[in-house]
Amino acid sequence: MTDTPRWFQTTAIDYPNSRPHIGTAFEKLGADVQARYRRMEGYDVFFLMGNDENTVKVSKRASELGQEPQAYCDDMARQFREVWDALDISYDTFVQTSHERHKQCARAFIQKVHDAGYIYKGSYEGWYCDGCESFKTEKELEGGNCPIHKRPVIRRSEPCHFFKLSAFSDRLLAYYDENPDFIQPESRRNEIISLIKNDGLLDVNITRRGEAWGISVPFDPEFTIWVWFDALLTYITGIGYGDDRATFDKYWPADTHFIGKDITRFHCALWPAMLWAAGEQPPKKVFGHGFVNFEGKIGKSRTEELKARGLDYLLEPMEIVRRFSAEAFRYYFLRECPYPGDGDFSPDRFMEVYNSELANNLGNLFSREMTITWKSFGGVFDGTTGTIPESVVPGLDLATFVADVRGHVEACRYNLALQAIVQDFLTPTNQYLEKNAPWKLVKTDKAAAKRVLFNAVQSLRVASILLKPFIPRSAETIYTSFNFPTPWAEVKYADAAVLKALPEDLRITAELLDGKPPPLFPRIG
RNA sequence: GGCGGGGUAGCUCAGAGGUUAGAGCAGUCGCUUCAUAAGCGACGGGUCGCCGGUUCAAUUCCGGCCCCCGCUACCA
Repeated sequence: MTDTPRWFQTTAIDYPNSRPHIGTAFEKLGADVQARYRRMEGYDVFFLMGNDENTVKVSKRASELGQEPQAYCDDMARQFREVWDALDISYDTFVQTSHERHKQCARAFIQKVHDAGYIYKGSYEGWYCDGCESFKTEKELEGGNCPIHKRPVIRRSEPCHFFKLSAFSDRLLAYYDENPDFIQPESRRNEIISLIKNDGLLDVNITRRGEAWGISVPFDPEFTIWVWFDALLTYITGIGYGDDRATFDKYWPADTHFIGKDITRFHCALWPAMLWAAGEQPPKKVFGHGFVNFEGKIGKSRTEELKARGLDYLLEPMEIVRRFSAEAFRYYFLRECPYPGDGDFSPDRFMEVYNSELANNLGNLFSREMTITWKSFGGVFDGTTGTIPESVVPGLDLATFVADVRGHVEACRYNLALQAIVQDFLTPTNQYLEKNAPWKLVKTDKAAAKRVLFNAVQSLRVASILLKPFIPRSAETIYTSFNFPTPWAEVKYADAAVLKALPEDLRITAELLDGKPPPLFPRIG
């Protein structure tokens, strides 16, 4: 019996006090590509997402709207999932931290950390605003005043429970040292290391007092669990921590936590320490992706400007999907924004990338190959059973090329993976057609023309396999337009690395209208 | 302030001590018509942020300066 490798990954869980935007979507997309790729490669994948609901902001937002916090959270969760579904994000579970199961498991965890002696009672002193009824950080203050109520804050201390984060400094540094890939990309890793080395880690207050909304602390019910301590636990409560040890043991430790670069500290320092304190293993990798700006920056004036230009719909993911497609949305961000770094979204660029690469390059290549094949050969390559296709890209070693793309995908360099597929493979295929002109050749040497098309169709097969994690629907449409022997659900990257003979004559299996397929990516603009 | 990253063609970026500094996109001009007015080919003379230094030679090495960005503990 063979052991299927498993792959457990998560995205950050989102605050549901506003709808998801293109930035939050960017994170899910990058994670989704990885999940889809790993599934293709035979991993037993579990992909966890969720919403972070036990925060004061959420209960405030709910009361502003005259709703109960729970009803508000459930509705927002529905809205988030609607967006993720529209974008074809292939998550396996969606955790809401306000749900009882999560709360029970979180309590079990904090109790364990407490029993292990890593939580102690103390008092937190800070700047308190009476209006907000909450503490303010130094950074938030504006000349000693509360930024919301514009009046002085007061020094106040109140009892709380601390987590002994400081006890884990050396162990964390050792872990980073022994696991150089733990924090990706490297720039984030360097930041965290220098942070711990230079400033050290302080114990952290992990409770809040007198909040009605949140998870009560089992050993001191007057308190609730601070949102971050609670939120991070989603990653384990979602796979059975606390009530399903078998499932938990199957998937933990996580292979990758996909997060925004701004919250690496919580994931790279606090989170492993929490797990150690509870006797569990730390995650294997944390990937801090970049941000997406809108035409350089985003701001209120920008929103107004976009409205004036009639483009404000581009701020709403659902609208982009509705007007174009999920595939167009996915492709733009994955192609144009480097996942490890920051990217930019602009309407002009969106159309350029879409038209140039999806419509003109890939879509048109598909279209022209289908049409000539249909016109000249009735969609069937007679007598090609057992024929091994020839390479159409001069100087390209297919196995090496696929290995390069694979390397980019595994390192989350999605933009480079797509760049390679388009520039090093699809464009040369168009050049091959141009050079051999089967539409002319068919008049003089039909067999030769057939051979050229037969070879070129292999590029569609290879490209669709490589593109499967990125644009799953279009890739499937391309692949299943022919009778390639391996079922779509079973294709692997390795299948793209070789040109093999077919067990039967290659032919078009797609439904055509007037000998043409409907445009895969209709041009826009 | 400290630590880190960066300033290269209109845009996004790659690059390396040394013949004419590269790619994609956009733009211009041809060819073509199988195809989604798609495809293919040609055309880029850009002080490689500024000022010095090392060197036979620097955009690539060193120093200084200017500008941008990230982190600097509880905000996505």
